[in-house]
Amino acid sequence: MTAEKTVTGCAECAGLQTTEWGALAKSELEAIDKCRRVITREPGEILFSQGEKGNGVYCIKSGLIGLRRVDINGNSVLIRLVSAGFTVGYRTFLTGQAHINSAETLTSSTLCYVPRPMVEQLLKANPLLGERFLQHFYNDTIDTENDYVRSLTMGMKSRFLHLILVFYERFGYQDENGNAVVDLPVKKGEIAELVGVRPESISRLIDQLQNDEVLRIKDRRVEFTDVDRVLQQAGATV
Amino acid sequence: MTAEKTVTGCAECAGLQTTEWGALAKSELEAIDKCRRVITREPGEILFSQGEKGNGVYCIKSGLIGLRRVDINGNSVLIRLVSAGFTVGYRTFLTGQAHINSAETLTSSTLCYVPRPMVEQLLKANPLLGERFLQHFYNDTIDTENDYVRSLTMGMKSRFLHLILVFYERFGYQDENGNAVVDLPVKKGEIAELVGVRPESISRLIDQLQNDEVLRIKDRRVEFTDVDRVLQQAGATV
DNA sequence: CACACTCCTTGATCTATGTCATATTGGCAT
DNA sequence: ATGCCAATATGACATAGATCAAGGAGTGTG
Repeated sequence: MTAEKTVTGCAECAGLQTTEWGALAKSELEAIDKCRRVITREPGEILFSQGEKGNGVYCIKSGLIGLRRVDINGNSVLIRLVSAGFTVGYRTFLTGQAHINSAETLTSSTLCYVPRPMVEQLLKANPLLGERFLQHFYNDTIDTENDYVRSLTMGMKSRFLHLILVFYERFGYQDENGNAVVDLPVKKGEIAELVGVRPESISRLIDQLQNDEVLRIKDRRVEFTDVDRVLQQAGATV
Repeated sequence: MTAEKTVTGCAECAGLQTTEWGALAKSELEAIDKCRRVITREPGEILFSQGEKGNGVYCIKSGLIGLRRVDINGNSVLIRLVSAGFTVGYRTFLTGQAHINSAETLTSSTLCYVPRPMVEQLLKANPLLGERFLQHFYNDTIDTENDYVRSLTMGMKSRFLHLILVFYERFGYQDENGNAVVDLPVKKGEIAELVGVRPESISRLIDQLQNDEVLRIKDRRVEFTDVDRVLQQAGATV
């Protein structure tokens, strides 16, 4: 007998409670298990595109997904990042409208795809699920509003540092010397997109932050020399 | 017998269909009629504040309401405008969270206030109402996302012209000479807040737009000399 | 090993917008 | 009318970021 790859059920998934599926009963999770597809994607692949009628929901097991909006002039902006333990594409279930953003993998990712009919059936059977979707939507909206306010009131430095802090919250750890560090999960160019500036500007900003000894950055490794300092500068207007 | 002021019922209100109440039955509207309070507010008055536990829903009969967010540094931004035929304060009913924005009257306004227990009762009795709230929330979110993208990709000129076009859609008309005009419903300083720039910058921008003969602006009266030109410049990146 | 490619950096310069200080204008109260 | 106040405008200057052009640096491929 050859070894068989064990497929973890939704009930055992580490991300279960942070996703909407946390609201479901064991039997409902098993129903998902039967029809979901586990898929892996390399950086740069598209999950769905702006304008498409929604299909199912993607649940991120590992990796990082970016939601992108392209405007009339072809300007493309990364609006939001979604990491493990969260779903993508759920918005089309709230009002039935088509996707307004595109979703793409930013790093190699493993996702579970839950087909639309399954989601619809669960939504009908269990009102708690709809509440969770709504709560997710609400949280996302607040995040966007916060980003919007930041984009209007704060300069590049604050917005950049805020983003770094978000990364630190999600992916940060202590290195061998006990320093707080985080490895940036995306390219500098993508960071520029998220901050809403040009890559050159991020490059120069990083220089400046190193000179001011706020951060130490080498390739994708960010080391916090003084977390309070970062927090303070991230909040400051300039 | 003295003349008595006629109070219009919700069923006869011009804004009924654009508000969430459009989903309700006649008897439900009459229930609202019995408990709602008609209130008038002068410019600058506060309907509710950031952090407050939500009370009821305000339904705008006439006037203009601004939703404002104040960040940690005291930077205050007008996030959104709400005009007649729309409700304000509904978000606290979706997830039970406190208000995240403040609402203030920007012009003299007449509103109907529907107390929280009434709204809750209706939500329980009629699922269509909840759907309408959700749809409203969805639309607002999309608007915010659009504003966010604009703030990242477009300059002050485009954002200003976009705002003017929004005003034109809602309040525009033809003057005696057949010109397309709109009277700005808010102060220039508030326009600056909405665009996310300083009042001085708006002042100078208006000068420039007049010189370039894109618009004619005198006090609060905006006259479109060439609508296509405005549309084009509003979309353009710079 | 050389080539091509993508990502990032650097330098020089340009432009949009912010800042600050000082008018101007148009109500509105005395 | 007079004076006061809020809103807006103007001028001079400072700064943040964009733009354009060039140059590494790392990585995969023939």
